[in-house]
Amino acid sequence: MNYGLIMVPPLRKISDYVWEIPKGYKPCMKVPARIFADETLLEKMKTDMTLEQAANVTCLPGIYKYSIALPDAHQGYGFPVGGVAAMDIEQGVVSPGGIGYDINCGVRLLRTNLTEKDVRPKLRELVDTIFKLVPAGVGETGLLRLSFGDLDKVLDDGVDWALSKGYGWSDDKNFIEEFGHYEGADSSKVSQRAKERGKDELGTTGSGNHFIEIQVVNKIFDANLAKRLGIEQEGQVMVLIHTGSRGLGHQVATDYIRVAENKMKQWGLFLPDRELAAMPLSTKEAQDYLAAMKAAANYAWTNRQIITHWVREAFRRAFGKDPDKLGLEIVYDVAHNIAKIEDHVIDDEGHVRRVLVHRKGATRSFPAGRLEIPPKYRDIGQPVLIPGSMGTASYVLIGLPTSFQVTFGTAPHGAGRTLSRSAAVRMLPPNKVRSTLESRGIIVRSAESEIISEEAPEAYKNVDKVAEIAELTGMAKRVSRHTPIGVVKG
DNA sequence: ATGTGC
Repeated sequence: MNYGLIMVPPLRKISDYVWEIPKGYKPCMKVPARIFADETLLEKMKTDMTLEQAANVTCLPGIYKYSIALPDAHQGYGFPVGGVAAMDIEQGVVSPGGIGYDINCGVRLLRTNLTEKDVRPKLRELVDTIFKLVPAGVGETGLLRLSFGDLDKVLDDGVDWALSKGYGWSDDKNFIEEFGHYEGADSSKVSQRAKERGKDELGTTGSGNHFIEIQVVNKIFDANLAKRLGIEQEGQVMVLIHTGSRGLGHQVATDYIRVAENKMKQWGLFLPDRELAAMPLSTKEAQDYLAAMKAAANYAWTNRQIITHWVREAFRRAFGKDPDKLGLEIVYDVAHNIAKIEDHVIDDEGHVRRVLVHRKGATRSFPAGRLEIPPKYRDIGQPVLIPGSMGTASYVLIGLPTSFQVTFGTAPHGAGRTLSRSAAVRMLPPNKVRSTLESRGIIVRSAESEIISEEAPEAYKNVDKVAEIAELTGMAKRVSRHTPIGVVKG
């Protein structure tokens, strides 16, 4: 979408990487908006509606402290992508636009015992096999055929369903946010239409920035932390899976945004942007949405679980060895489009409130000690996964205690676009993008050539800068940096 | 992001 006139809100500098839009900018603002960025990333945010949207979010009832735009923030539906907001669970609201259309879009990292030298000779075969076993592209269906009864189990139980059917290893769930099963999910709150869209899409990647990537560790920032995560050496091969809840989550979002739009007036909710459509948490509608959101989240974790199963199978075929012998374990799986109920300090006096944290294009980054973190990592903190785009680096970080003070325990989720999809298609011919990548030793398989242009490295911001700012502002500490050698896309 | 757009 092209906006003729972009309003740039007033900005107050708090520190080198922190800026504030004062609460006085709009009459409806209840708190300020905080922007975490360097001057370059901030300038980029001024070219679309990112800052205006971060300000608008503060008009939602029950919001505490400030709304947040992370270093990778860009314009989204209602909220910026890279947006965080915490609402009081009694006086506040839930806004589906603050979670996003792709509910529990997220990232899963697998480790291997293999090095780049082991994998190079088999890379083409490996990428082709993954492309065959995990279909990519809009509307693409997977290899599984589920009954509606099984689909309801996926929605209610998440990864537990997949494990009961033999898709994965019993220990896998210990390395997934919420252990792959969001408590309170209710399949009966998901529409039949959403179920029809989702029934045959488990085990597919989708399109856009979604991918399965074979990567090589190219820098280790903290050897002790890396070792604890199974990342032992430079040159080690990793697999990164980036996808979400496909058509099912999209339909859940669509359904409940409509519910909110239709009831806003009678709830007395008047907001500066209709895309902010919200439901008071005291209403049945809000509770139904949260139960459906959790079900869609379970679907997304199960999707990444089924994909993990097929990736392991692809490695088995390429290397003729059992995946457990190849060490294909899950490092961690994060949700970066989701809402969670958490306790947070909400003022300078140290008052703690139970809040609903909206994280849209934002990764939880809890520090050591929290019960939400798997036992194996509880003494070091939660792994944060920042996927790059096709051809650019990805990062593993670990949550820092200061993330609670600065961002409600949150870190960025990616690089964020710098060129619109249409601009990228105009400027970057797919064959040229592909040959540049191949000359750098990166094999790309894509369902559609236009995606190659849209997802070119040049279309994205600098992920190194995003990870660096996350560390400098106290959100999360860098552990390792990985670069791709094989990419499977939509 | 999305059986892709009022």
